[in-house]
Amino acid sequence: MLHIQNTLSGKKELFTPIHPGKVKMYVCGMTVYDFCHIGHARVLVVFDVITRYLRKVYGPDNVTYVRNITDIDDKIIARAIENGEDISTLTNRFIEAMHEDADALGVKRPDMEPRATEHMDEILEMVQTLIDKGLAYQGENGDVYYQVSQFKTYGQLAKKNLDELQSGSRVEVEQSKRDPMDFVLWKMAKLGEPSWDSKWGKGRPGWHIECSAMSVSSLGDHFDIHGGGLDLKFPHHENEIAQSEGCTGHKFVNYWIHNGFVRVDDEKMSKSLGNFFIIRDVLKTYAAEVIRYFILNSHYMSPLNYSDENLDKGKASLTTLYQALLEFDDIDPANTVIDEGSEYAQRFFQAMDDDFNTPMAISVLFDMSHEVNRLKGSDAESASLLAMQLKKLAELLGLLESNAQQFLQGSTSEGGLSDEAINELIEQRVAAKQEKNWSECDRIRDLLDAEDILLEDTPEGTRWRRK
RNA sequence: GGCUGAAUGGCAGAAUGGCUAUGCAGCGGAUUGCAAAUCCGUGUACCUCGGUUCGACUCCGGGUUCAGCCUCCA
Repeated sequence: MLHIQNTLSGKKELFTPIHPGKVKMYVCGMTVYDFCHIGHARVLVVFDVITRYLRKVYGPDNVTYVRNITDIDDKIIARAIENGEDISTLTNRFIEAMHEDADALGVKRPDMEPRATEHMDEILEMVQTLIDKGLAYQGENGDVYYQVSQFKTYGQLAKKNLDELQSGSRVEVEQSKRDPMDFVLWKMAKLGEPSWDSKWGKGRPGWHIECSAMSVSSLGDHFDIHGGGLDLKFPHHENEIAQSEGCTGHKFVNYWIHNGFVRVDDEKMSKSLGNFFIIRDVLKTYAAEVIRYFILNSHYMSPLNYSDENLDKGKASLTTLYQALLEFDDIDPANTVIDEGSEYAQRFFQAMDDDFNTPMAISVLFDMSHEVNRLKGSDAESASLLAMQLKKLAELLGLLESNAQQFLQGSTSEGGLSDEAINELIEQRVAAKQEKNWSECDRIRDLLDAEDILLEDTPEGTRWRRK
């Protein structure tokens, strides 16, 4: 029985879909004006795993996963001007980059990927409804604002009341607002800015309304799960609730899931602090799967400290797992089904059922790998079967999907030895070995070691891998 | 200032009112021409002070420290 830590209630709750057997989930995606960093990678990977598991539990076709793209906002406009480039050229470029990064990380595409600019009608309709209901007003500057004080449960998600929020407010108060906490629904366009026609004047949507419009239009006005990074909890998600529930008059989302931050030196990784690492840069040094392992080796809510040391450890851990799979590369796990009754599968599911406890699920994978290694010597058939089970369970986390040999051998780095050169040296060493010329053997090993190539002599011959 | 959430062994990171997390690194052994890999074994924890309890790292309260939110951010 799946339990989810619900940010709305602050409690771990039994997950029950609104429509039995069907799950609808919306996750706030990227604002596309720059490359994705490791913080974005965490959202992508975490919700990819959540989706994989939901599909496992409810069936692949019974889960609808929507992840939006914000392709119009102040930062995008500013960046386009800065680059002297068209807005859509800019956003399309970074949408493509985001897809490349996500693909590299083994993140499956969501079922729907709505864009803000393609949902203007729904956005305008929502703004109008909010005005009609007395929840929104047009200020003197023309902008349309949501009147927060009119929504009595405002602050329910962030667990704050309006008084607390106002007393701590550091925001420069816009004169046209009736209350400092009111937020923009529709923003008047300045000269030269992209705009859409509306009865309030040419303008563009505020940041929060688009997500209300996109989620409601793709999943309906009441759905199961809404997710995103912790930094979106307030004000973004709080405002989404105010907008959506303000429009419909009923509950918007049952379960809110927020993933924790990635930190650098115990500080939040963020664009504003400038301490962020771009996914594609990290991929130059570490395999994508190492990043994925690093992310999943801690619970999605915990803070995650980014460092080379931690990525190195992830690489070492994955190496251990792949060593166990090394002899089974030629077996296709696609023909295998998870043995649901096995103790390992039970423990794995139990971990995942408990609010997607991926670190614990991973610990089961290690137990399995040890068992595989033990069986290798005594019962090759059982070893092979268990290895396939290991791959099948790991697949739910998007791990161990690579070819073991390829993972361990990695790829030739610039100026490094080619696979052919390595194999040639190994052959020379094998010849020396037959003559029991140990000093020559060691010379070749040391030579390769200097190139970060590690040799392993096994009864079946010499294997190698890159450090 | 208000609010939220953390504090676990050398490092990373889980669970749990009494019993081994797991991984990386370390140490001992098996194995090996030497290694590596693997297997077996092993040490080091639960921020602090009180309370509840037969028993608390685990529950409750105070304190300390850290992070985050209250402003754009996944």
